[in-house]
Amino acid sequence: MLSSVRSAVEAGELSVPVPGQATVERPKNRDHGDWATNVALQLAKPAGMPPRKVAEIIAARLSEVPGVASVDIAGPGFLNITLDAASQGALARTIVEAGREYGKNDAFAGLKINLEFVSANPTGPIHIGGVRWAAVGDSLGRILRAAGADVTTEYYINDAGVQISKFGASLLAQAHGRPVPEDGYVGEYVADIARQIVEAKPGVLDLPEDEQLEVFRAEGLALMVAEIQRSMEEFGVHFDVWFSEKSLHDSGAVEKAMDRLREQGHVFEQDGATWLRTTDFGDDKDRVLVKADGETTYFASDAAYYLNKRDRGNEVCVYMLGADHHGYVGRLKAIAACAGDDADRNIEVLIGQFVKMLKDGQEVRMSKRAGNIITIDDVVDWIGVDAARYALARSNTDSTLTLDIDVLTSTSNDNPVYYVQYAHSRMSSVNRNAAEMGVDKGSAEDFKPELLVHEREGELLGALAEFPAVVASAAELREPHRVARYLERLAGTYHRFYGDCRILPRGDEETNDLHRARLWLAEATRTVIANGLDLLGVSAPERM
RNA sequence: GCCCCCGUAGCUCAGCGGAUAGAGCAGGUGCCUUCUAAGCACUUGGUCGCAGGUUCGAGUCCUGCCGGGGGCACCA
Repeated sequence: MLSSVRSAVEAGELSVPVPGQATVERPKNRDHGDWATNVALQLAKPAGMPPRKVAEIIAARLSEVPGVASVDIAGPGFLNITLDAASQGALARTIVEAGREYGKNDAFAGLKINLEFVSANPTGPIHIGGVRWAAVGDSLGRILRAAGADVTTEYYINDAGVQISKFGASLLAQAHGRPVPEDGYVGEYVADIARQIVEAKPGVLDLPEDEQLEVFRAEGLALMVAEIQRSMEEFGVHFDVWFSEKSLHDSGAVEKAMDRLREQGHVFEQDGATWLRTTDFGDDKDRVLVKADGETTYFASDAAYYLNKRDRGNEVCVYMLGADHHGYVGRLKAIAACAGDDADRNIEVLIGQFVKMLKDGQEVRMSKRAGNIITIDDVVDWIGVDAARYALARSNTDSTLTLDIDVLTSTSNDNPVYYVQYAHSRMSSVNRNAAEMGVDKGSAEDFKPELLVHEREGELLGALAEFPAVVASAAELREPHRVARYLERLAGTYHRFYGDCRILPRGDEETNDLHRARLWLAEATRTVIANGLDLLGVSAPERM
């Protein structure tokens, strides 16, 4: 497209600098061709010519390009490009031959990215808010890998703070049947874990009180982490690294991190505490690293953790946090800047809004005390992993998401995941029937793409062509929901194709080239749907 | 008071400055003797919160206001 602009410029027909890039996109309306571009509109002003005049010049060049059937000028100066059937249809072969690779790109080739998400405190099961990040974060990891990045997914275990001690004390109280301490943890799971500890360590209640507390703290932590790991794996979410906050203290990494920040000149003492001057880099107030009582803060761990990630060679450190952590963005960015890093490139903080639950038309206010906490396991029990992941990953995390428990638990058919999976399983069924009938799509040499001239076939080919761009933009914008929305569009296009275009021969009908060409097209579609669902961590069933 | 996110159909949500604003669910009407009806076709439903501005062009960008959510610790 740009080369057409360039040749027009070189021929002296246009006097404008050739733009570095131009948008060519699939028009919403099929009447506007297979592809459309607005370059003429953008070049009109610099060229000092009416947009339609510019469009005419580019159109003349563009229509000479091989594979282009026609170029029409529409509206104020849009160029609507129509491809000939053969070059458009050839995409089916490209996709089938690429298989699992179709859709991948190398936009982030060689880039080492650390992706931290969920990281919920190991003092209770993962609740609905964490589930959203589990689905979106895991999917983002898959998408970034598809874009060529070297991704490490990571869960930060907050096992050093006072909340773990409180958790241990709560377990101990529970084991003795005593009332839970102030600000302690309550709920059935606390009793469960306390019971497990007593069973595993029969003599524990006979130990001195302080030793008992230590056992319940350590064992409770281990059991809770194991529980979270099990939930995550069952949810299809894999973390490459489970990183212990405590290890940063034990290894002296926290001390070292503060030394490094001090060398950079951003550490100061005031009122008996040690501070990091984060306000130098846009934070709204300076942050305490070491309190006046000598205790290091959680913020100090954050700094050490960030530097640890960078020391492991991560070029980009992505943090996926809930809306309640939005105040952290400034200070996390400031840590990077204080360490001499590029806060715009080396650290990225994605803030996701909450998930709101509805029951009987009323918002459910979750409270651990009331025991109405909704966990990841609950959601999976209700609708299964596929439907849960899909429902959580198909919308933008900038918006609060409302899930109706009554809908989730009763009818599950309203989840669009089934619409997408059904397209895949329908094609799988066609494949089974074809095999049974002895019908084969034939060799690549015998594939006749020029036969795919039906309107539905054209729409389907157009949709398939979009996939790589969708994956690339989802990776670049860190927005997995784009893949889900694309799959819904593709599945719809496939279902309409399926309704209007018979794929296999009927009855005694002889297998012809069109049957075979359609098998190529359908197999290409099945491939893209499978690849897309995989990016979301959702299965592509052969039967439903 | 300051900061971040959101406000689009009855509900849940898409819409990276482009053409007539879309999907699913819900409502209505048709379509299974031949590849899966978890599907397809048609249909009802909109002052894109309000008001200005930028632009050839604004749901999309800017400003203000209204409404909702979240955050502003020597807590973790």
